[in-house]
Amino acid sequence: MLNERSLAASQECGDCPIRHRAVCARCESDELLALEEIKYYRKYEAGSHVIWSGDRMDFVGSVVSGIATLSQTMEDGRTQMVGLLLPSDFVGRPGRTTAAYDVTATTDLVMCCFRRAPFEQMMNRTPHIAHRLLEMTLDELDAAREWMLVLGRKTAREKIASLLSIIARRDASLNLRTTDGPLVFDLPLTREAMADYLGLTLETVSRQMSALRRDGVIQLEGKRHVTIPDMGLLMEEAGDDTDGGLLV
Amino acid sequence: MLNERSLAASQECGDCPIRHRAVCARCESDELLALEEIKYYRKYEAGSHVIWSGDRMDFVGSVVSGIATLSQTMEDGRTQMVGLLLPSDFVGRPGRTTAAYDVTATTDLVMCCFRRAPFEQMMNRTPHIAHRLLEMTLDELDAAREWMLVLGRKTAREKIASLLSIIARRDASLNLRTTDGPLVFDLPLTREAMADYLGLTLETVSRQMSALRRDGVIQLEGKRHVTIPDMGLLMEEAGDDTDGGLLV
DNA sequence: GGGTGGCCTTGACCCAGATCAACGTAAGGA
DNA sequence: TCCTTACGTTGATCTGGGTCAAGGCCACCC
Repeated sequence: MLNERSLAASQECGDCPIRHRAVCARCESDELLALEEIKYYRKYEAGSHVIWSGDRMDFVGSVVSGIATLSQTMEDGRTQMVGLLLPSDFVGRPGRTTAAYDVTATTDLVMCCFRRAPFEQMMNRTPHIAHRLLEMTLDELDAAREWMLVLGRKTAREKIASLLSIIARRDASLNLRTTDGPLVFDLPLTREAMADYLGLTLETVSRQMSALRRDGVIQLEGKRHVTIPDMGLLMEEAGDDTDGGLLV
Repeated sequence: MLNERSLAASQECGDCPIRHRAVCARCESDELLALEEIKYYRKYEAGSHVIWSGDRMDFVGSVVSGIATLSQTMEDGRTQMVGLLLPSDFVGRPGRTTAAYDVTATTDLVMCCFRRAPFEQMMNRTPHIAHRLLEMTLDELDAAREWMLVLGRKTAREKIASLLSIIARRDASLNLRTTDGPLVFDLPLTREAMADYLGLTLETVSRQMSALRRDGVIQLEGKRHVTIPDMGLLMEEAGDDTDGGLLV
């Protein structure tokens, strides 16, 4: 968890950990100064809700550290996660006053927020921001479409393998590791959250995790600590091309 | 089908049928003139492929008339449609040289194409284009996420009802009809294409269409001509909030 | 210590939708 | 005219994953 000191220390854009990947990645130093005028940090505890679908939303922002989920719920309670927000990901939509999804912190979370109106004005004046936001949105659209294939056509086992490989790759890219050799990471999601992401029940998630462990595709220490001995094997289980490089 | 004459007639952006909704919607007349310099029309026959995933793609463009699908295929042949392209929708991604999806014309199709490099340069000079593209991409991202809920959590019957309601609403908005009173339209998709969109088999699609007809939710003349006597009822079958207005 | 609650696993059973198969209907085309 | 081919419907049967239920593990608190 970030303490007050490290929170204060990251107030300067210059040494912000997501400086090179977030919506501000292309900004010049004068543009960063302008952004610093309208930005503020905000912390959320693990399990708390950042915003509810339908609520008025008068800020947008970037995830600085921690993980959040984006999800939709039907009246009868069925829920589907539609996005996983990792550090540098953007939350909110310029021009929209109402949240379209539930945003929940699954770990302790720090967000770099901008009040919506000033941010929109700044976006109109600053092509570097608008351009980077377009690029990030196109990437998210690709990710959403890749996920549609997972949801629509993959088996439970393939779904689990797909999720694990995505988390493993994102983790590796965030920590600048390569994908050859064993990968080790902690699952940031409960079995229930995994089920919500995959369109499964938590029981099926649990069963398939056990099956992948039994078959040597993954190793588990406790419930969350995962080792992938052979990334190629995992990708095969996911039904993906094995040629996959380091997708960022 | 467009004949040569109507194709020629739509060469002028001024009276283009998608003028107010496409990527050029915000352009001033001088910007349109610049676009006309680099644009060209292209026709595809129903059933033909506009581009294959992985192919080099040196144009981007807008659907002028007709309908195309965006889909992904796994090695073993399972396919999932990830987008439905209607008139005014944009195809291709600036900055990307290789197609990420298969694009197929399901009806006769006319596209307004731009060579990629000049379009990208123009986008960098013309905030009106970049801004409109961002807006359209954000809309597509919302649509993709709404579809993730359909794929992950809805029953076969709800999936069919969801697809019908989306097509009915888009058709109504394109032809400027209201959603009260019965809606009538022609399905632009085969049962197999519907199955690919919904993550079902074509047999299940056929059975559920028959069931919805039996239960009076829809009326069918032939296999493609659909009448929705009560849009509210259809939305209820889709599992959506019934408050739904005219979503564009 | 023992209780409590969150998270996870495993088993038994069931059902929605997949699979396999047969048949219908309509539009070409020779 | 009949043959072929694409598209759609319907029936019979099978099965992957859902549902219901019991119990384990562990952290935390009284």
